[in-house]
Amino acid sequence: MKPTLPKGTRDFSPLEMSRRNYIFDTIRAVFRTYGYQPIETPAMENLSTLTGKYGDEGDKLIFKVLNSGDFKKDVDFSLEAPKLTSFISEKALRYDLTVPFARYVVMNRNDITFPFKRYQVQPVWRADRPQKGRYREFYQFDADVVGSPSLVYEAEFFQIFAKVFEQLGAKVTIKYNNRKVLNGITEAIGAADKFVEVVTIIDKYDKITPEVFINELNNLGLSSESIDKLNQIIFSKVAATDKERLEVIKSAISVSPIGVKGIEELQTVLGFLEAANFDSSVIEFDPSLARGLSYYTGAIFEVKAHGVQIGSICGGGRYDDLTGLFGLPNVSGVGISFGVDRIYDVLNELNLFPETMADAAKVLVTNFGVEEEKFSFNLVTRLRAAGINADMYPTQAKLGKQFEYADKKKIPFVAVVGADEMANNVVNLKDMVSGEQAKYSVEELIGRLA
RNA sequence: GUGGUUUUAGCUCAGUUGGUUAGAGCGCCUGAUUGUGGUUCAGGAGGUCGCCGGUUCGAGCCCGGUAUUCCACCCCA
Repeated sequence: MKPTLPKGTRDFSPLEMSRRNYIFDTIRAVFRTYGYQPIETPAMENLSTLTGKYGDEGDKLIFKVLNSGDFKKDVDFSLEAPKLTSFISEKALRYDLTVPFARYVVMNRNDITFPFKRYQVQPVWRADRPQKGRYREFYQFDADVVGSPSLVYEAEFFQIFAKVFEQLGAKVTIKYNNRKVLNGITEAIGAADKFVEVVTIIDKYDKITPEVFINELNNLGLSSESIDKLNQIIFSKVAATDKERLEVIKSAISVSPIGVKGIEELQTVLGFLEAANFDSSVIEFDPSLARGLSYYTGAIFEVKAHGVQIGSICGGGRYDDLTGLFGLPNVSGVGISFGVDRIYDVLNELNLFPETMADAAKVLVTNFGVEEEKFSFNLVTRLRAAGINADMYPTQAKLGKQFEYADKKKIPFVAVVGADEMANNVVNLKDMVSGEQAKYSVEELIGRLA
């Protein structure tokens, strides 16, 4: 048979792993400097843990695991599919890292010191239809902090986003908004009862024409006064800076206490950033930003890459009561998620990966014959003992072949050891980039390569 | 989930109205060079044309199904 992969899944070659690890290592290092600690959770959760947390659309995208054994015993198969599911499946693959984390926090609440800052990097699965940058198995790299409503953490996440993409060399825009602001806007235009519908349309504003936009709002039954006001509030470009726009919107939605509170939260966060000399050119207040996840209650984040046609590469926000669903109320959390696979695609398309990766061997020792082979094996052992990443050509072969091997594997040095070198107790080291060669004793060689 | 699209050599892609033995570039292998990679030159290997079925004297090409890729919608990292 011809082997294939399930739709939307991929293998990773050594080169790809090396590049993926470069991304993982970069993010991990930044999270650590902000005091986050790692945890892991199982690939599978109880289905009941996941359902209902991601909205109706999200529930459909959860991969269910069929019960083991005689799953059809005592099951009424005339039921509709959604009902039937709960009888034949009690486990599911994790859909994101946030909900399992909330479950973890609730289960371990007595051992956790709050506020609890954790990072987590694991694959998640979604039964979505794949596209470019959209996979059915992909990695998320999350950091969340639970147990504190402090807006300092929101400010930290801006810094973390900026630091990570600065280190990766990618230009990005960090868009942000606040769920309370969206509430305020719908209240201010007298459409609070149609919050979800209005916000869904607002979120699409960039993709549709103004005519369609107005049309859709009309269909919801909004008056033209309301629509005018909405347009003014959100999209008039009267203010140049985020600071100014926040003020403009604040007065426009002043009738809504919750909306004003949302604005003030964002102003507080910007205040922290200003105090820390944060370069605000990478962030952009976007009052039309409305991430779908039903659990966000405060700040909302989204990161878009410049120069690549791909969805958002990071997301996040504050959720005031996620653990409440598992019986632990009044624990505020805020978190962000890096879409590692999309970041990979961005760096790849923009040629931003470093030329040489740190995990390749630094030197290849040649293999010429029975006696030379022993000498070479001794040499490669000593190099490794000295902490130098070294490899030895496995069989006797023409020198050209061995150089070619080093060339293809991007090994920067070749240590040539033949009869001449052995007789003089030296190693002929060739620099594969410059082409230069020089003879060294083994001690000198170790010093040269260390 | 809805609509569309892609699939031909290891990779990127040509392939005429349905007609003999399916091509190119790159890569790969061998040699020129028995201790020197990248460049050059000469030669060579490599294809159930995604898969299953149908129409036809004859299918890479037409039809049906299916898988897969990508795109739009939806949603999202």
